[in-house]
Amino acid sequence: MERTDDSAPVRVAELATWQISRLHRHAHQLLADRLAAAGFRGYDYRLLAALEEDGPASQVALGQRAGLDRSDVATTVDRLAARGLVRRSPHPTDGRQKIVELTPDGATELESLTVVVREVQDELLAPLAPSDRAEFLRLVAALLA
Amino acid sequence: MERTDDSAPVRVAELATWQISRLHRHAHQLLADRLAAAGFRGYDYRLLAALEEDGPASQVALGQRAGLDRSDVATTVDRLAARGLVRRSPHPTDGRQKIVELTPDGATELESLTVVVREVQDELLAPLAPSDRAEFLRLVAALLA
DNA sequence: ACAAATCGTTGGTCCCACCAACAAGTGCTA
DNA sequence: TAGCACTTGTTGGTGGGACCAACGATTTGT
Repeated sequence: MERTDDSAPVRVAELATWQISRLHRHAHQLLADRLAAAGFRGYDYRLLAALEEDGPASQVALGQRAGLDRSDVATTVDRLAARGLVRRSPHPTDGRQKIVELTPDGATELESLTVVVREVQDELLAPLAPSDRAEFLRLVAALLA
Repeated sequence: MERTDDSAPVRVAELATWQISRLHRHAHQLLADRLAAAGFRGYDYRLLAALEEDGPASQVALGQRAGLDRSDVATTVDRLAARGLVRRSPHPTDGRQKIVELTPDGATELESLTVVVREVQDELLAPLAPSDRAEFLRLVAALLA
């Protein structure tokens, strides 16, 4: 299962940006592979999770919560609706908005995806002792502050 | 300078994969913006650095060192050659290979880019105390092991 | 009543990371 | 030595994630 080389010039290999990039590719591949096996991509999970968390919402609001551009919300909702995991209905008073909500099937699918996603976290963090995991997440959070 | 929302459902926000993804976007943006200001993208720096480090090489070998697909090497060398930062010459005995080498201009540009890239590292890691920086890089390396 | 803002949609862009196919050239081997 | 297998560079394509611009329809503010 040899993936990409991950080799780099010393000048590059030393860089924090490079190491972070490698880590991201690693993590992303773990996650994306598992999601893809279920026929999903990253946007799908984020959108489903946002829906479950805050309930029905307009697409703009949904994008806000899920961190997606509204154009990406549109196409993502399209795909999820085609699979019956989400339903789009007109807003009762505002003709511009369309309210998106999770269907029972969608909720079920989200739960099973969540299991998969949790497994990926464990797999990813497996090399670290529990205390190191917490430390790692603390440092990442600090870098993002 | 408010960039993307970076908001996410709790289910997603908790995930190590998500935090890593955010960190990557943050780091990538810092770096890509500075490189773009000089008219470069990530591939360019990696390729120039690989060239400087190991000297002239065929494009396949170059791709190996820089971690680029050979098709991406081809187009990247095209761009760099058009700017006179790199030179492509035929291999003396093997008619298939083209040997790529850094021009003096390319070496100069690489040095100035390296300064920029170093600054980005400092900016990125600024929120961390020196000991935390080392710890962070150690943990990242452990995750990639 | 009209201008301004909002919503969803379509159709782009960009970068990074890949893959497939092809012509030209080389090397092996039968 | 003739042929086949392989390598090299190139072209062109795919895909995901993250964006942006513009448009019609609708609503809101004045």
